Amino acid sequence: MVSKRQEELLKLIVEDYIKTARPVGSKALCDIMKCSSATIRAEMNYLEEIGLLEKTHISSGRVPSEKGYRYYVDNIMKPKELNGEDMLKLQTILDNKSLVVNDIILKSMEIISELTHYTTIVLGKQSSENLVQKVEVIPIDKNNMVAIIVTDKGHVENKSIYIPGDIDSAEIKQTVDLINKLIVGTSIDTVSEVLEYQVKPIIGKYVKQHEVLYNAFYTAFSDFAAESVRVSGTKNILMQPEFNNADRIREIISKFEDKDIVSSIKEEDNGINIYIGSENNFDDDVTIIKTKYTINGEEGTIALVGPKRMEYERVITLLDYIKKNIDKK
Amino acid sequence: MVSKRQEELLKLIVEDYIKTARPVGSKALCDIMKCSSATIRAEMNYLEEIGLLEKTHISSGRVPSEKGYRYYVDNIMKPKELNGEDMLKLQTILDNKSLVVNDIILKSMEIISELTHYTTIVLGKQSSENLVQKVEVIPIDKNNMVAIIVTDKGHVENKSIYIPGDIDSAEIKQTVDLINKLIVGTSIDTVSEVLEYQVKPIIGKYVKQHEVLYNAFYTAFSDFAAESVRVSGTKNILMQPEFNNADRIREIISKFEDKDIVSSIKEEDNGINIYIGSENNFDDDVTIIKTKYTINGEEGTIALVGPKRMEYERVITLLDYIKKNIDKK
DNA sequence: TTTCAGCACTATTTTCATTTGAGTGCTAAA
DNA sequence: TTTAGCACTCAAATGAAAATAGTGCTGAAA
Repeated sequence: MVSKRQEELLKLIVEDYIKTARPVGSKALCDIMKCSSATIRAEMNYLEEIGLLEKTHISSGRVPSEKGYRYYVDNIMKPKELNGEDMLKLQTILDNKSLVVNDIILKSMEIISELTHYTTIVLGKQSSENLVQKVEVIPIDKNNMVAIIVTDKGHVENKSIYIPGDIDSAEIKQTVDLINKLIVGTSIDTVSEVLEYQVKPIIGKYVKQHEVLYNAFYTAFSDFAAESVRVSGTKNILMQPEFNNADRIREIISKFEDKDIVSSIKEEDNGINIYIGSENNFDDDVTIIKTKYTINGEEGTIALVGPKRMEYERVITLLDYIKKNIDKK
Repeated sequence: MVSKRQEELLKLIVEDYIKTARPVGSKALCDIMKCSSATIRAEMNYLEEIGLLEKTHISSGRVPSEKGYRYYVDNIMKPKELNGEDMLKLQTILDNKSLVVNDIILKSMEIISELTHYTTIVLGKQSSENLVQKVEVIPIDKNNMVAIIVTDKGHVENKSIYIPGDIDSAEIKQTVDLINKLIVGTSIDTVSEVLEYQVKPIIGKYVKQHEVLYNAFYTAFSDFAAESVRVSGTKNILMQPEFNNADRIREIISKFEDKDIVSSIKEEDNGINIYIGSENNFDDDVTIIKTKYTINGEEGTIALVGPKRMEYERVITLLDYIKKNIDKK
């Protein structure tokens, strides 16, 4: 069991360490705890025994362990009000009418990255909820055209098509009409099947250039499913003292530049979730706080990557604020 | 004046330093130069006097100075053939039919970044050569629609428009028709004027929602002019031994993350240009090799950022190869 | 005149020992 | 249960010494 006083002590140590990044010694807390350093040491000893604190070496001050942070996050920390300054900066982005939703998310996360000095990640993906609304082809010259696909949620994808030899515009029109007839109303991720089993056989018979046309539409539709990965403020997390050595920085940068690694931090859970150190699969020295968003048939994850001694209270408040604002839209 | 032998010596020193990143001592070159270290030292001394070599401290080996690299690049280095392996890797990207030109450039540069361990940058911009080919609006629901703009070069830009209150589809059609009539054939960078002085006055009179509509199109057109900035393989340049300290790495990363700084490495000259150390405005410790490309009415810059002891011969060959292949398309 | 062996010299890097400082654990008394 | 006091420990800073890798210069040989 953890007594009230021990909890208070843990809170002080965690918060002090978050601020200073230096192991916390017993003397430093005498004033606040209103007792001698020896007493504090005894309590620290206990907290270490049950795994909430650690020493960096035998005679050093204490540092929260992963379990310690976890305890802090689960039992001690209280949600805070968003501070006025942070709110103001975010609100100017969130209110900006001329930005697409997607850009609003991106910009907000950039701001958060600056405010907190952590790195932010936005993973976006067109969800299967998108239904094809309209397919269109616009001729450019005698060998080129642009295919445009619009979904019912207002997402647009386009693809240039190069047709060797002359384009037979009647055939193109025929194909597009067919696609419109068969595919409009289909969800984005079933399109490829419809395209292959219904469209392909028909145009295979009647359309000379069916090979090229089919491929163009096929890739245009698959681009819709593509995931977007945006990392911003990599430099910020590197300013943290825990990353004070060249090799460690290189490692972290490499991870941020690896699309597969970054994509894998996708969140499934709907709340705001915290993964401390080894709890995340990214890096044992960081904490990742993430949450899912769904808007306009597009779903994704926003995440903050910082040192384990993250300003948990503030960050959660910030992320929560953004999430609520996105969900409102 | 620089004698034949001195030039040979400079070449050896530059190339050795490029490979090892260690100051080159006189002994190391005896075998190749077929003379004693004392003789080499005398020559080195001369090369230092005329500013082509430097010492890192009084008793160290020699390192090429900026002027030394410049001399090497201008007078000594010979263009090389592309090596088979490099060519193969690039060719598979360049031949890939399913990629848009833009992606081909991006992918090629990613490959080059990996091959060379330098960082690559692609700056793209829609050029004013693009003429508006077609403007279209696709309705989504009663408050939303998507505006799509296509240029004669096949570039597409789209923008969601939210109209508070009910959309009067007749009015929208009227507006779009007007825009099509007045703007098709105009170049991208004169569009905003036409929009303001010709379109705005007319729709201001007849269209209820003219404010929102005008703004939507206005931003859609200005998005066309937006520059794209892509940096890839930041981690690669950080592996170079010259960036072996945390603060230096942070500085470099910060520069790569700063859009304004990166944009400013835009190239005007049509050839392949080399900016060594203080010759570039990016960072005194790096060399930037860049070249302009123009394709399909889109122009941009591709650039390689590496340490001053760059593998000049190889890099120039690689960049030249890419440039020729892009220009062919 | 050019080359070069030999030597004195020098700055960096590495190693090792010493000191300093911050903090701990334990104990015995309040 | 608390705490003053003390012995102890490790990391970090400081400093001295040795090892290393080079240089510049000189005077003799080619």
